[in-house]
Amino acid sequence: MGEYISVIVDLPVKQVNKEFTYHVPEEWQDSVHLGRKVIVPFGNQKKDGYVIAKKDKAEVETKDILEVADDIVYFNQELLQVAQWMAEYYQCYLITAIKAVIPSGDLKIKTKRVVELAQSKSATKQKINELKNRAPKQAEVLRYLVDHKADLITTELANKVDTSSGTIRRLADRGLVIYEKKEVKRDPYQNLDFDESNNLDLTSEQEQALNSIMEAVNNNQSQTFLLKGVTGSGKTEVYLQAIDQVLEQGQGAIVLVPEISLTPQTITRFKGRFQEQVAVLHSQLSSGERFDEWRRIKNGEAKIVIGARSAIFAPLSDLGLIIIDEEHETTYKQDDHPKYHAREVAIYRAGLKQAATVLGTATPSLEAYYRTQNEDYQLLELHNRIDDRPMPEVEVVDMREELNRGNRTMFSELLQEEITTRLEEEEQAIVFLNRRGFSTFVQCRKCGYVMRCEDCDVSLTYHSNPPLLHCHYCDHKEKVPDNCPECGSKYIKYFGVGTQKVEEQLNELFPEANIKRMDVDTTRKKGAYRRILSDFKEHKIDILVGTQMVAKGHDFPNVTLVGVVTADTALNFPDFRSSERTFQLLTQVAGRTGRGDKGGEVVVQSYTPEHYSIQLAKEHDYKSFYEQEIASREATSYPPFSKLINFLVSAEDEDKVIKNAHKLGELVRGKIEILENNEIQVLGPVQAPLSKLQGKFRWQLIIKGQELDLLREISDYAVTELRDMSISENVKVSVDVDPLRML
DNA sequence: CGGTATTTTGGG
DNA sequence: CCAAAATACCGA
Repeated sequence: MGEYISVIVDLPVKQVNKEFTYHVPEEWQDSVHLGRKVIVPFGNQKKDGYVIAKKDKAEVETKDILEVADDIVYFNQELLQVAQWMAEYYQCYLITAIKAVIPSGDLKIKTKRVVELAQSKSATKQKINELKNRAPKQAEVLRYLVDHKADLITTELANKVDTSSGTIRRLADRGLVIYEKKEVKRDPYQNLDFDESNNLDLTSEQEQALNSIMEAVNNNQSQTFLLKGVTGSGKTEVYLQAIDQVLEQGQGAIVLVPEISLTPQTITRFKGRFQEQVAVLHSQLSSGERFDEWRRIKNGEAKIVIGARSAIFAPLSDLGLIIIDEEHETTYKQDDHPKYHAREVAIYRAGLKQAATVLGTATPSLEAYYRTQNEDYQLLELHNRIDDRPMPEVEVVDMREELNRGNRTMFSELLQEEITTRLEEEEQAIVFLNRRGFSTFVQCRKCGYVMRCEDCDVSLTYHSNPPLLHCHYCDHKEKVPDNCPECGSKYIKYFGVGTQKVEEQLNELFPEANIKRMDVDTTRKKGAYRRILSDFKEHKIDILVGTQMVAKGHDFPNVTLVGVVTADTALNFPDFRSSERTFQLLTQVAGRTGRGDKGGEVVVQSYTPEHYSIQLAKEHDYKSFYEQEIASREATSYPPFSKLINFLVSAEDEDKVIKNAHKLGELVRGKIEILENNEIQVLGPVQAPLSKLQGKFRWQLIIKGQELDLLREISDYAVTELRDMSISENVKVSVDVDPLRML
């Protein structure tokens, strides 16, 4: 068996998106199998390829493979199936899906040279006596090696016995010691200490949830659970104890968390409970570190994987449980191809292995909660916070009234009062605003001209330190002009509020308070993020101002106030999910307070306080929010009542983009007509909400329908046809199945 | 993608 | 009519 192999060639092109058969010369037939990387002749070039099957005979004339690329087994049957599923579901080439599944970057095993005794200890002891007088240093080195089970590199050993590497070299020449290459694993957390922790007592709700999950695990059912628990209700403890039991059965678990929650705090919690059985995978690791963690998982040293989105592809051999924390987070959707959603991949993979999946969140995505209603998922609820702490009191302030009463600042009277009280009581506050920078746009008061990014067509944000205009989409920076580029007037004014301005104004209002800002700008440096959080925890900071970053997952018992400067920012996005986003964000931010025994309060400022996502977030009423929102989705037949595919057409030439977008629309509509389907809707083509990004113009087209298979057929047809047309050269058409953000 | 075979174009 | 340039095709 196995003279021939099926290979997927590393060339992301439609015509090459299929299996190619190669012959394997005798000498490699044992080592070349599924998941190996080979170098093959392709056309008149050499290409990398991945083996996806072995076969006895070839239906076509074959060539020999040229080489075996390395000795890494990149994937097994299970992960290949995951890749194949992704390629089909998300409409990408198999090679693209495979490359998302396997580790990338510099895959080198790191070694160090260690010195070992060449002979037995007793033989060496004799030599020590012989050498003692003639070469005392050499004798000392040998003595050290006899006494210690040393695993030292040459220079370290030399230092230990206070000599130079020459001494050791001489010993090697005499054949008394040997150098050996020894593999080392790069451990990103080797300098951190983890206090061991044990299982905590569970509340009866936690107990029930755990039991349900374990029942599925024990029966090898690929059940998906939605663990809906308010912030601070102890979801993590349920995860930990479920994993504990999964381990006892000899199985492994994957825990996905949003990148932003992958803080030392989270890792400590898991490492504290399971020590070196935990592998961590995230984007901050070097490719070498990631590769070593990947290998620890693959060879069974680590049975628990905690990581961001792509950790769903961890090569665990016996997967029993997948946990997706903060299930509603949009970071679980990959931005580039394959544009997969980790939740969907997880459920597919769990299905292959009869593993259970737990989706944890305080604010389920509409899709997930909907699936509990038709009993696709099983709902597990934690209604109470640990120690029965009450939910924080939320006050919504109508900023229009504030203005009517003559308050022209960005802080309502209530928020100012509350902050004052906190400072007096020596408690802490978080002030949240979903925009960084100082002012969100810069405008000429005479002609109304707004400063925009030349490459992205979005307004530039003014940052005060240093005073520059930033584009938040392409990172372009420029100086603030003295005169309006349009009319030449010098009446340039800054509008809109960003975190820098909030920080500045708070400093003016509360000069005695220690105020810090946490956003992308202040956490760019390595370790800055952790420092700010630990300073805040130790109360070296009274008020923490920040973006999204302050909203996620942290636990600060002394924070008794959260202020939301404007709740409307997300609400005004042109996206059918804007209400959902707003509700989730407000609930998450509110959850940062009232985690200690002093209770907590939230002040939400808004210009549309009557909006249901704000009102129901105030009431902590997810159920009502869900009912209202799901009704609106049903009325407009948006997901979960339909499926969407979004096409993004982009190019540097605006005319071309428009022409192609319209052509795409024609092709799509034509195909729908041929299919005689009157249910599928075509939205667009229209200019994309971000109409120009990094120098490329963008148009989009959405198709909406019940049957994803039909939508894919249409998409496949239209994209293929368009690509074959000469008008589409230098034009990119990107297909997004189940798009999350329509920007 | 990158080469090679095939077709188109336009200058003299 | 020819050769350069644009285009189509193919890979095991």
